[in-house]
Formats: sequence, C-alpha cells, structure tokens
Amino acid sequence: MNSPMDQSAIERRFDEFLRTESLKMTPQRRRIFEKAFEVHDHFSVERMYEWLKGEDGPAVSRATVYRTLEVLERGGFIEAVETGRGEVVYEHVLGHEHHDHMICVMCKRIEEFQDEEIEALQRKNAERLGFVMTGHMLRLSGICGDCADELREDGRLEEEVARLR
Amino acid sequence: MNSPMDQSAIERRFDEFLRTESLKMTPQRRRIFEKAFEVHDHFSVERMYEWLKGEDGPAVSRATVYRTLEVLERGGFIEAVETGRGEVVYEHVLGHEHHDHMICVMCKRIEEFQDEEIEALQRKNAERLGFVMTGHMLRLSGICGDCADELREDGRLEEEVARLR
DNA sequence: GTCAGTGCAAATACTTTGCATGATA
DNA sequence: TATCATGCAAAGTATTTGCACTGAC
Repeated sequence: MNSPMDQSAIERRFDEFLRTESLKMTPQRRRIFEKAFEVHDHFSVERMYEWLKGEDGPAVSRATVYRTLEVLERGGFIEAVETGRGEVVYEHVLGHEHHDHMICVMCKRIEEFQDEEIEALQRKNAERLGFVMTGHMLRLSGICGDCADELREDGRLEEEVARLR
Repeated sequence: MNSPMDQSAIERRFDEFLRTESLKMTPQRRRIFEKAFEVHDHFSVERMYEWLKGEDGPAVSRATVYRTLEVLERGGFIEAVETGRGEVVYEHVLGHEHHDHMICVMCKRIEEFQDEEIEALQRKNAERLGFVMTGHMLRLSGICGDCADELREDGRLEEEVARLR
C-alpha cells in the first residue's frame, strides 16, 4: 500500500519545516526521516536505532534518535501511539487519515480503524463537560483472529478471554 | 459523593481476595488499601507514598507501594489510568461504573464520563476487524472550562488550542 | 564563521529485584 | 513454624542532558 503522497514530496515538506524552524538537515536526520516513511509499520525508538545500526550509512546514536523523533513529532510528520503500560511506538502521518488502533494482546499486531460516529460522540461528551477538546486517544485491545484461532484449537479461548477481561 | 458500597464491605472483599490468593493482610497493605478507597481522586505511586509518609502509622516503603498497587490491580480493586506520555495514575474501582476519562492538559484535572453508544461502536469495530475485544481505553484531552476562561481573559485561547491540535 | 547537531558518557527518573529480617496465618 | 511481606539498597530500564567536537548553512 502506497501513501497518497510520494516520498520526494514528503521530503520537501521536511526540508521546509526544518528551514522555518531554523534547524539543519543532517545525514542522521535524513536517515531517520526516510526510514520512518519507508516502513509501513509502527516502530519504537529502539527499533529505529537497531534498523539504522544494521544498515550502511552515517552512524546514528540513540540520543539522536530520541532528539529527531521529537522533532518529527513536533512537525507533525510522525505521531506517538501508546500501546499500553508506558510503551510507545511511532507511525508516520502524512498521507494517512486520522485513525484509532486495535492491538492484539497476544501477538502485538496493530490494526487501524476509523469511525466518524465515535469521533462525533467524543466531541459531544467533551462539550458536555465544558472542555475545549484538543485531542483524543482510543485504543481497543483484544485477541486477533489468528491468535483466537490458535487458542480455539487448544480449547483455551474462553479461559484466556475471561482472564483478560 | 459516597460509593454505593461501604468501606467495610469493600474491606471484607479485600480480606477474601487475599485469602483466596494465599496472601497476607499486613498493616502496610491495609493502609494503602484504605487510602485508595478513602480518597476520591486519582493518585500516582509517588502520591500514595507521600500521603502515607505524612500520616501516622507503620512506615510504607516505595517498593511496598509498587507491590501492593499491583496486587490491588490484579484483584480488580483499582485500575491504572494512563494519563499520557507514560504517566500512570490509579483509581479505585468497586462501586464505580465503568467510565472513560477527559483530562485537562493545563491543570491535569480528570473528569469521568460514560457513553454506552461509544462502547457499542467500539465493539462493532473490533468485531469488524475480527478481534475478540477484551478491553479498551479512551482518553480525551483538552482544556477544561476554568483553564479556558483564564486563557480567554488573556486572549490566548485560540493560540493555545491551535498549538495543541 | 556561526550556530546548531552529534556522540558519548553521565545523570535522571522510574520501577523492579535480591536478600536479610520481621510478621502473619 | 512455614510462608509470605517488608525495607533497603542495588540493579534495571528508558530517557535526557552537559559538553567538547563536528558539520551545515
């Protein structure tokens, strides 16, 4: 699946963003940025660090990964997704519609979904509470089809679901 | 506002839970448990630790607070609420209906709300994705009425909202 | 040439753990 | 009396920061 916006267009935006913030384009930033848009998957700081370490190119330290992801987030290029218990992964944003996440507690697979009805109800509740809503995070957790099948074969699905609920 | 279940009834449940798990009732556990149900507010590990340190009674170490909150969570007496960016606070559960949270990004105030329509839509989405849903977390963030008023006085509301969005 | 960015190692913040001691059932 | 729980300090883990050096503009 390709993004509706191609790599070079996104890169131009990044250049632009750096310029407006008087930040500099460095090989490290470029590597991190490109990797973030090349993968169509969620990644942690550690994962990004390992990816870059395993490939050719200028070395990138953990500190720089932290610092750069912060810049990318501030610029709206990536977004942090809390997967639970303090764990954070990132996903690139440009060319993607807003969406929420459904995470498999067994294999950690992350599915995305959108539901305008839910969004509308969120806004309604915020308003009722007298808040100006600026953001939200909705995360569903459960057992994905594949993992459920495996458990079902062993007759352990009910048990697991009960334990998790 | 009082819970529909009184303190002693909750405490009996705790005794029972400890017994079924072959755990022991200690002064430390009792202090933490009672404080968790006495306050009608969300608390962090650190906050609980500080509360107990400031009051009479047997000393409670940080390690014990961590360990006991884990026990209370496992027993379904309290629930962890992620307030964002890895921060976790707890709230007591018994006698409270399930609810979601709306957090003020300025003063950190937490409001609770319930919306059965949202719950139903969540279940629908999970099903569509082929998941057996076992849990969810919905957190709205924004600026509460009071903080919004303050910003409005200074004419900085629009600006802040734009920055946060 | 100036200012920002980088790597490194140290510092920080938060949480968990091993172990000797003490308390509960 | 047999566990189990506690406090303490040490060890993890994840992230941030100070600083000297390097590199982009």
